[in-house]
Amino acid sequence: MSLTVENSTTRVLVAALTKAIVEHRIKPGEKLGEQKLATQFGVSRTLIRQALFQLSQKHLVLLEPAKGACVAAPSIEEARQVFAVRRMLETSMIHQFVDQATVVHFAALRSHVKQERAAVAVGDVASRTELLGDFHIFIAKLMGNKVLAELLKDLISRCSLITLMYQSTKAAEHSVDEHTEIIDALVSRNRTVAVDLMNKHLSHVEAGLSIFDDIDSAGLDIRKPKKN
Amino acid sequence: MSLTVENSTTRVLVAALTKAIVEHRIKPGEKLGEQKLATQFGVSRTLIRQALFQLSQKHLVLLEPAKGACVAAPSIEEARQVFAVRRMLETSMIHQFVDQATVVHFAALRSHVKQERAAVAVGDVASRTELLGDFHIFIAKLMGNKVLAELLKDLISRCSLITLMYQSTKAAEHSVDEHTEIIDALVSRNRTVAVDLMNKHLSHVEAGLSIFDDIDSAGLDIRKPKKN
DNA sequence: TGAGTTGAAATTGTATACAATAATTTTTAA
DNA sequence: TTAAAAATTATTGTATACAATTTCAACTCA
Repeated sequence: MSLTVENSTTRVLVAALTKAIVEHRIKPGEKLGEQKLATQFGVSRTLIRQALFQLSQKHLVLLEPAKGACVAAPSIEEARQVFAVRRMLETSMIHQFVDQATVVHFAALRSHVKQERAAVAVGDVASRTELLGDFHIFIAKLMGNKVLAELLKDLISRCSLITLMYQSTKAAEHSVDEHTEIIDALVSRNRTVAVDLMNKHLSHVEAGLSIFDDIDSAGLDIRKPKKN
Repeated sequence: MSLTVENSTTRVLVAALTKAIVEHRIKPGEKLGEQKLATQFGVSRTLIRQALFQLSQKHLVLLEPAKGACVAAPSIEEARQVFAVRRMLETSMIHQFVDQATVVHFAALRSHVKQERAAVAVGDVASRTELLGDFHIFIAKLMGNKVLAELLKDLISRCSLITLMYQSTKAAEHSVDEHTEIIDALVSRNRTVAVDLMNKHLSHVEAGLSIFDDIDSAGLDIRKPKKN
């Protein structure tokens, strides 16, 4: 089974590896030898190195000098810090968005949530995780702040590994419901409630991961994801 | 005049180029040919390419596919968005830090501000800009959130170009004073004042740049930095 | 047995060579 | 003289070759 690729740009490699990592086909902690990947993808090590570097910037792989790359195994502590930052950013974001949002925005957000619900129903874990994250990025974009949107994208992708590993379908469903509630609060221009809901929402997502606190501390957990 | 370097790792190249860009020895918009840099630094294009890619991640150079690299010319609009994000992050940060901070932290912060004042007095624009930024990163570190600290570092370095180009010594002095005021508010555990001061401080720094609003919109401004 | 050492194999780091693409200049025709 | 086209030059993209480092295993000696 060769993973040969039609358009051999680095971007394609990054996408392919991201997918493989995120779909858990390559496990956290696993070594990513350059030559091995190069032959698998049918490209030179040059491109693989570029891709691995980009993935390390996305915190999906750990790149140690003279040691090579391996799939990142983010600790719960790191996830907690990321969520702390997200709370800082996103509560402020909602706080401001309550005033800026228009009916067009509301429609777009509702349409997005509809997609989320469909993905959750189908049971496609990878795309549902993506869509659930996109909701937050979407709001940032609606606010017209590209820097914020990019940043949020990074933060969210950074924890996609953990989220994908440990988020149950039930938790995903809960997220969709909470997204809906947030939109409702926005529509009724209730700033206090909207901010509070976003805060709680992020806490819930984070709480769904904290279960594994003690076990996972080594940061190299190989267990299968929660049964969906 | 050769820019030969003793230890030819990518990190050194990034540092050297960052310094050159940030010190305005290479102007915004200027082309960065790979071969030219390679011979200048006495290394191969391979390393130069790596360095340029990393610099593009730091938003210090713009990397266009098949076109090459040039020094970034961040627009005021971009700077404004970065400052909006910083306000979101840093007001929350201070809000929380008021409770967590210890006397040890206060001492460390005061010591840092002392360094800032010295750098401003000496008139070293590059290192004063670095120190002024480090104040904010320092607080993030004191809070024990590495993710936040890293993020803030990126955001701050992202605008270092603009800051360096357009921040006057007077504005720098003002920043040092405001840092002091923020510490004072922290020491007296006055959360409202501390958050407000941080907010105002960021606004002041941003305002110092907005002067060039209309003129700079093209994003390829070649004017000399403000006289210091 | 087992800790330390040496040497071979594998892997990463760097340089160079070649291919593809963009920029520039020259040529040609209206 | 100008504009379009073609050829030339320069620059970026990719692959490969070589150097340096690490890893791992076999071996030595207490």
